[in-house]
This record gives sequence, structure tokens and C-alpha cells, in this order.
Amino acid sequence: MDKYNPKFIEPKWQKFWEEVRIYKDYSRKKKFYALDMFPYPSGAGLHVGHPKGYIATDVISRFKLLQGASVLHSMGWDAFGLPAENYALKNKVHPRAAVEENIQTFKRQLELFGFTYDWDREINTTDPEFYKWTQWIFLKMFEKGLAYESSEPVNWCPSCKTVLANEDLEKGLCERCGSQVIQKKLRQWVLKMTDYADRLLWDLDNPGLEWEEMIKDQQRNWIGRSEGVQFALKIKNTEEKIEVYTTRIDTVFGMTYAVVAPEHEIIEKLKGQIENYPEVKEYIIQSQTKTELERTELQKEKTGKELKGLKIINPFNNEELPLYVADYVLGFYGTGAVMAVPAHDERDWEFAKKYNLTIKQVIAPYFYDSENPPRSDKKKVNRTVVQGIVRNGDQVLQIRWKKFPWKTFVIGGAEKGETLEEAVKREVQEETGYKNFKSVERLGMEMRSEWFAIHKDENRYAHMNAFVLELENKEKDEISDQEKAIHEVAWVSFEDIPFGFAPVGELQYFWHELNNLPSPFVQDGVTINSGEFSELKSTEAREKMTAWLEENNLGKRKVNYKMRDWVFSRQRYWGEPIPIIHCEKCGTVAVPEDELPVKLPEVEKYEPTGTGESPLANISEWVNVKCPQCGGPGKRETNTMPQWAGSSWYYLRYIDPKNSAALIDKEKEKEWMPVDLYIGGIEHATRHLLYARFWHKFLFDLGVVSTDEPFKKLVHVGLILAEDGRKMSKRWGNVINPDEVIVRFGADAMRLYEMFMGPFTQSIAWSTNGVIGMYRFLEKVWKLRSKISEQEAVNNKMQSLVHKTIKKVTEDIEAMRFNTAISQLMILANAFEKETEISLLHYSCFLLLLGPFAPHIAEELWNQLGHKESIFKESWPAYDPEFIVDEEIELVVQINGKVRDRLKVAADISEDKAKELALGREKIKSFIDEKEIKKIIYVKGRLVSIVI
RNA sequence: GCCCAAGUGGCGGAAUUGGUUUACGCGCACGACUCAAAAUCGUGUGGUCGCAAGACCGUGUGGGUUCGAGUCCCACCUUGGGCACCA
Repeated sequence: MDKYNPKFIEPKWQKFWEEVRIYKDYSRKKKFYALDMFPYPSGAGLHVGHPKGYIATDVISRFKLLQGASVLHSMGWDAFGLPAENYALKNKVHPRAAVEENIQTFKRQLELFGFTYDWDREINTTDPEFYKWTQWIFLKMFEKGLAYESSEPVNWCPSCKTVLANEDLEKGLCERCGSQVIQKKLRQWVLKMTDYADRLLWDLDNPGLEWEEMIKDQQRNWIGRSEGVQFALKIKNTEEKIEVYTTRIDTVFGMTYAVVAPEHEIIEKLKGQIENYPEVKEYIIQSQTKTELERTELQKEKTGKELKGLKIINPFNNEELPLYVADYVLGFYGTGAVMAVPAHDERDWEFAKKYNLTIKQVIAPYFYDSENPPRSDKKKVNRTVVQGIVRNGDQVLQIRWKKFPWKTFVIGGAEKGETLEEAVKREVQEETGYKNFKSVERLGMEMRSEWFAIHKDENRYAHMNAFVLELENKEKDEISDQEKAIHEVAWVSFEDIPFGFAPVGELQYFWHELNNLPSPFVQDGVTINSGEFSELKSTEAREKMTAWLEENNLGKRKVNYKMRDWVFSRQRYWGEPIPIIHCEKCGTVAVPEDELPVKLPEVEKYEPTGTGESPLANISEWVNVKCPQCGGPGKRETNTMPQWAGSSWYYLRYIDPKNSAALIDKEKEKEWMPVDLYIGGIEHATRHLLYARFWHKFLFDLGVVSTDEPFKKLVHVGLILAEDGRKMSKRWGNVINPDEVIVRFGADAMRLYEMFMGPFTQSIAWSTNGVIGMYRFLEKVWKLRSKISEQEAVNNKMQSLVHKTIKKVTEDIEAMRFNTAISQLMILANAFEKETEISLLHYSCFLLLLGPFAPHIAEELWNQLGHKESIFKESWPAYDPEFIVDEEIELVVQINGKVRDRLKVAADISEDKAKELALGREKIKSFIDEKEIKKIIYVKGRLVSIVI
């Protein structure tokens, strides 16, 4: 073989690896569990984006193998669920047949890459031996009261004809088919995920959990924990009260009305006393028929109706306040009722504006004391300063630049007839003595956003007022950045503001000030107009008011979550049957464990019925069974589990795939868990990854697993976009099939390219030319064979480069910086190319480093060197720090920070010698000339910086 | 609106964490081999001015800190991603 030809090399070694079970040696001391998110075997087959994550896992697996670890790395199929079923329906085949066919395609495609999968451990979520345990977990949850039936309204997709979990929605639409989801009351199985909410949230902060911060943030957001107070508002002249939930009890004295959601029970209960009940009823019907689209897209115009005749009482001051029904209050969150504080809540404010309700300010901004900034959090302090000016009595204080190095304040104001811009310029010029104004001379040209101007008297106020009004009349995009900047510094009369510190910034704020309205969105500050709770910091007030409510038995602390319980049943055929029997006498009864699995029966028609029943309901011989408890007539649950069930625990099964007695053997579990590295798509951040953690914690509580988190390290794969920069999709016709790439360039070139494209987690467009580049590199490596010499390494420079490469590649693989690892390999290959002879040792070393990325060619060349054993039985090379040190370095000479000269010096040069050499250079002399040298800075091994 | 990430050549991207901006790859230009082309090899490749030596300007924009900023601080702009009436 003279020419590099992957077609001959790759299948040969793939077969070899399988035969010698090179990566199935599980006897080594160190363990490494590498996990890929197993694919959904769709009909389309793989596109080039799919394997990227698998390649990375494989690179690391081979790297760990070479480092002497036993590596668990397998593959399986997540084959239940809507897409498989919809595909089957469309192509008029049985889902099982479709899935089997698709798996074959996927498997064939994956095998082309030479992955280190142990196919003996292959799993399939639709295999009864697998879903037996999915059902078993469900039963355990049922036993513990975590799986329950509910008839709350749920998301229903009219096109897929099934209910969906909150996690299955994308902007209110069905994630699968994009249809508008409606709310429907249906009996459903629900998993009590909220019981685990706190653990799911807090364990994200475990120091051992090496997850990307971004994914943790998404989960935190999704869980949406909020701490607040729930308390009762009595309804005047009745025995009834409504419970409200708030996180801002410190604003309770600003409550000027209360609102209930349209579905709130109080309306029906007290309809006799609601004077305008017909009107209210009509409003409720209207809002219920509003589609989700209207509710969200119609610019959130707030609507509502007063419940006339009902007055609620604020327990803090016994004020009687009106009660409204409005659909901006959500029925399912909190208590479905809120206290409304228009002065400090944007939504309430909008509503109050529209219906002309009282707005009462109860929080004032801080007085800003420059000696004691109000917040310890630096970021927030900055914001505060940026939006405000300090005042002390009649005097405006200048904030010292030393204290706030990020901002310079200019004190002054506009004279009559001056624009604000002119005023600022003038003031700045008058202040030229100011130390840090480097570009005062350029002031004539531009306004700088960091300058603040402050008015001094009413005339100027009026002037500024006009300026702001002028801006208000412009379209948003007509306003230039300059104007925005000016606007930002514009200042208003702070005589109106109780604490002398007013927010400025957006027009909205401004408008409020001009109209003498309280600033609506002050989030934090000091309470005012709050009776005995006045003049407290918000946080303090919150604490005291909560305590007061608790002491008087009027309310209690409560934690709320945005995350809902997991709606766990689907009215579709292709899923795990829920192992429950409904008995008239005994109610819902668990199928006994020894009867598991409850197999999915064959049906003639597996189309969804659309009635809220699954197609299984029609098979009477399957449905009608004896009750396991009383032996009387019972009916099987006909709903099936959602797509995410099997994937919530599959990673455990790879460890012990054939165990028929238990989900997993305890010893084996301890040996392998947790997963050391988990790689997959970011789209699973709030679905699969949350569900899996939830189930894992449940299994932990059961004692089935020994770790409280399943995945130690989690990294997401960056998307591969099409060459046109769009997502790869059949719709655009820009999908690239990996088969074609492998046929043209081989698996090694493709593996290399996908790892070389850029940072692993980043989305980058595919480039076939890039693959060609990798192919050339492999050809180069191939050709280098002819230069191998058995002689010992004598070339010091080459020795150093080889050791540097070992260091770089080792560290880069560990940190998953594959792109720079490959760059380094190329640098070494390029250096080899320039030599007439390459030491055998160096070349062998290079092959070992290349192996994880391009295993086939590495194995072939290793074999050609005369080795009988696989290269992956070798051990990873170590580098010697001694060889990495350069003998000669290039020293940079800077003058005032600019590079003026470079010189080659010995690496161990002394500081004095370096300075002397630098100053002795002709070029440097000519730059220094007659000028005085103020300072010379020396950075070892890098540079000499001369300040003149 | 809120939260997160990111802006560096013609393109994908490097940059020892404050110290030579543009490593490596693609593309492009020129040269060698060839009757020719492809392939391969070699050389060059941020911009402006200049015959040249060289000078100046350059990491989204405007400032700041520093002998020195892609990197740190402040504000703004743009592009992706997530959440979205969650009280």
C-alpha cells in the first residue's frame, strides 16, 4: 500500500478491535464511564451533526484506555414515543417494524466510525426486558405516593391527540408538531416531581457536579423557586376569604386592589353577592375561549372586571379594597389570586393605569450614601450609581473617581437656551482640571454616555423637559445613540422624590417623574407610608411583616415553583403500558411485580383515537383482567408512558444489561456510577436531564443506586450547521450525510474534522473543504513512514517539540479542547516533514497521540511498524518537563508599551543582562534619543518594557 | 422584558489568563514539477501610506485602570440560546 486509502484500512481494524475485544477489558483498576445521549432512531438516519458528540466521547474513551482505565462505553436506542409512532403512521408500517429498520440503519452508520462501543451491552427502551424496569420504577413511585391520578387541566395537542407535559411545549406550541396546544381536563397520571424540586435545585451547587454553568442556569430557571408569603384577604360581610401569594410582602401597604384568576372558585361561591355577575361571567367565558395565542400575543393588553359588591380587607391596615377578576393572573400558579400593588409591580401598574385605579407608593429608593453603599453586591452598586445622582440637602455631591473608578461624574446644569449636550460640553470644559479626562479636546464631536449633568433650577428643568418630550415623539429607531446617551444623563427634579435618589434611564421612568407619579419599578429600597413598618429596608420589612402575619395567624411562609408535576400519561400506542389495574372495588391497584413486564399488546389499529383514550382501550381481552387484590373484575390502565420514561434511567442498564432479577446489581452499580462524562445536546437541558436527575434521586432514596447525582460531568455538543449557516434540515435540502463523507475521505478524516472545527460546545457551520484539509494531514502522516530511522533521537529541537506536543495534547483532551490538540499534532507533523529522518520513538509517540482522534490509521501504521498487539493496549506517553524548556528565547523590547525590537537570547538570561542588551540595541537607542528613562520593566523570558 | 453565552483576517478559529494579536486549518496569490491540468511541494497572505527601509491604524462601539488590555472595570451596540403575565 503506497497511497493512504481509508477504504482498505478502516474496516480491517474495526473487525480486529471487535475480535480481540480491545475495549472490553473491564478488569483494570481505574474505571471510566463514558456516556452518550442515546439516539432516537428516526427514519432520516444520521446527519453529520449526530456523531460529533459520539466522536468526542470516543476520543476520550480511547484516551482513557491508553491511560490504563477500563472504559464503559456503549450504545442503545430510545425508541418509544411520538416521533417513531408518527413516522410509522405516515409510512403505514408498524412502529416496531419501523424502529427495527431505523435501528439497523443507525447501527450500520455508527459502525463506520470505529467507535469503542461494547455492543454486548446494547439496550433498547422498547424491549420488554428493558421496559419491565421502567414499569418497575413507576410502581415504586406509585407505592411511595409519587405517582398519582389527577384531573387538573392539562396541555392537549389536538394534532398528536395526546396530553403533553409542560416540558414538551415550545412557546406554547407542541414541541413535536408545532400545533397550538389547548387546556383540557382529563384524568392523568402525574409524577410528583415538585417533591424533589429543592433537591433538584440545590444539588446543582454540589462542588462535585462538573456541569456547564449555562445548563445549571437553565435548570434553575426552569425550577423557578420563589420564596414568599401566603396570606388571607377577608371578604367583607362574608365568612369567605381568598388566599394570596406574594414575594413582595414589603409592598403590602401599597395594595390598592386584589385580583383573582378567572377560574378562581370564589366567583362561583359568592355569585349571589356579585352585583354584576352576568358581566363577570361573560368575561370569564371570553377569557377561557381565548386561545393561548391571544393571551400571549395580543401585546398583553390587560383586561378584567371588578367584582362589584365584594370588598377585600388588607389585614395590615384594614383598608377596604376592590376585587377584580383578570386573566393576567394565572390560575395554576400560587393560589390563583394576588394582591395588586400598582406602584411596584409592572403588571399591576398597567392594569391600574387602564382602569384608573389608585397607585400608592410605599417603597422609596435609597438615599445613596457614598460612604456606605447599600448593596454588597458590586454589580448592583454599579447599576445604582449609573442610574442616580447623590444629593445631600441642597448640595449635589460629586462622587469621587477613586471610589468609583468606573464612572466619572460631571456636576453642573444647562443654562437657558442651551441644549443639554451643549451644557455638558461646557461644564466639562470648565472642569478641565479634572485629572482623568484624556480626551477633553475631542468633546466638540461627541457626547459620552458616562457624563452626568444635573440641573440647578426650574428653568433648566423646563428645558430638559422639552428635550425629553422631543425624544418621546420620535420613533424608537430614530433616536440616535447620542440622544440616548443624553437622555440617560438627563436629570429631573428630585425635589419630588422623598429620598433624594431617583432612577433615571428609560423614557418610561422619565415620564413618571414628569407626571409626578411614583416610580413604579423600584425593586428595592426603603418602606414609606407603611404604618409601623415604615422606614425599613425592603429586606427587613419583608422579614418583619412575615413574622407579624405568622404571629397573628394570618399567613405563613411559602415556597413556590414554576416547575410543575410531570404529566406522565399519553393517549398513544407506542409507549410503555402503565402497570396499573382499575378495580371498581379497590380503586387503582398496582400490577404485582412478578407480573411485569406488562407487555404492549399487538393491535390492529394503533392510530390515536383523539377521545382521550389510548388505542389500547379497544382491546378488550387485554384490558379486562382480574383485580390482583380482590380477584374481581378490573380494567388495565390504557394510557402509556411518555417518550422520556426509558431515557430517565437507561444509563444504569448499560452497567448490567442482562440482569433479569434486578434493575441493576448493587455491586456493579457501585463499581461504575456515577457517569464520569455525559455528552449530548443542549435541547435536553430542561427535559431529559431534569427527569433523569429526578428518577435518579428517587432510586437513591430507594437504595437502588449509591450516588445522589447520576452524571458527574456534563458537556453539551455544539450544533453543526449546514454550509449555508442554517440548521441542517430536509426542508432546506442542506443535510450532509456522513456515509458520503466517509466514502470520500474515510472515518478518520471525518472524526478529525469534527473535532477540529472549533471549540466543542460551539455551533459551527460544516465545511467540506475542512474535511479535505484533514485528509491531506492524514496523507502526510502516511508518507512520513518512509523517513523513520531506528536511530536514537539526537535532535534536541525535535525532542523538545515532541514533549511539548505530548503535554499539549494530554491537557487539551482532558479539557476537551480537541481543536487545539489537533493543531498541535499538525505542527509536529509539519516539523517531521521538514526532517530527512524521524526517530522511531518520536514517530511512535506521535501515533499514540493521534490514536484517539484517528484510530484506524494509527492502528495501521502501528501495525506496519511491526507491532502485533493493538496500539490501544499501549500506554499513553508521558512528557519530561526538562525537554520542554527552550534554550533560546525571543525577547521583546517595548517602549511605552509598543513593540520596537526583538532579540534572541539564552533562556536563562539574567534581568540585568537582558536590560543591558535591550538598551544597547541601535533601534532602541534611536527611539530613546535624549529622553529620560523613567522605568524599565522586565518580565522573565518575555520582554523588557522601557518607559520614557 | 428577564436570564445566559458570544463578537478577533476573505472564512472556521488560536492567543501560556494582563506581556510578540491572528497559531493550526480553509481560501486566495505567486513559484516549482508538467505539453497541459489535477495532485503534490515551496513562498506569501490584517488594513492604509510608501519604490524602499519603515510609519501609522487595527480584536463590535465609546470611555477607564495600567509601562502594557482581545484579556480587567463601566456604559452602549449587535448576534445567538433559554424563559416569558410565575405575583
